[in-house]
Amino acid sequence: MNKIIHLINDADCRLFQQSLELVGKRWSSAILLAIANGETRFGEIIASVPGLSDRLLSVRLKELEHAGLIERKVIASTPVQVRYGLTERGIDLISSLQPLVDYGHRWED
Amino acid sequence: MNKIIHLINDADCRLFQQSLELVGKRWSSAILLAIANGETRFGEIIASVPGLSDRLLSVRLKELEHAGLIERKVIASTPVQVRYGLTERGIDLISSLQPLVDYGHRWED
DNA sequence: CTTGTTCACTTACCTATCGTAAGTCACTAA
DNA sequence: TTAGTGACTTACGATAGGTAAGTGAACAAG
Repeated sequence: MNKIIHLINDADCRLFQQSLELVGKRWSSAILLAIANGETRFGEIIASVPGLSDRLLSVRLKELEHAGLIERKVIASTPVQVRYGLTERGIDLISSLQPLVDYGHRWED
Repeated sequence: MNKIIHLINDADCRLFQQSLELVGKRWSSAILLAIANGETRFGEIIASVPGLSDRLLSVRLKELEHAGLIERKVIASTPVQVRYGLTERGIDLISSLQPLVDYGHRWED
């Protein structure tokens, strides 16, 4: 049998699970994707991710910021604006998700 | 700005979210990974995924089977054995997760 | 024939997370 | 003074997850 993914040790497994449980939490990657596509404001992100509530967006943005995937910038306008942007790490993560988009296309209903 | 992932329309977005919400559910991909690595029995999978409980494994195996990612085979031995294997679709999905493993390596603490 | 063991699950129960709806706060425009 | 905007926060019922114990079939040991 030839292995599909090579993870010989426990450390690799934990690493994999960590990556996945961050991005795998509901809405996390959809939010990253929205930001990557240029929807950088709170209201814009909500509008572009169908089904996402403001409460969960608020929670996820904090998690993603804490994980070092996004950056929060406050713009002193009236009303005050907040813009979110991907960090280098966030860009790398979402790039790593591209094959999953392709998978979705290959197997759509 | 050059886009990282190209999803122009809503259909693509929904497709992406579908793929991710399946694999993103807690333990789902760890289970797929364990099966891919040759841990094909109920007890083996539990042993190889630290933190996973038998209740959740049972629930997830049903979901994954229903989604067409794994197959269940009962072997009439004593005590009875059940072996799980990846379908073609399951293999494709887990292959699509490889870049995420690499990402984990690039950014480990 | 009774007790123990293995395997693959279920059931019961409690806690954590989620979703919906409403409220907050600072500021401005009418 | 009332209304509106943007970015949240709070309250609360519903759903998902974690822990522990139980089930049932088949055999083996004593």
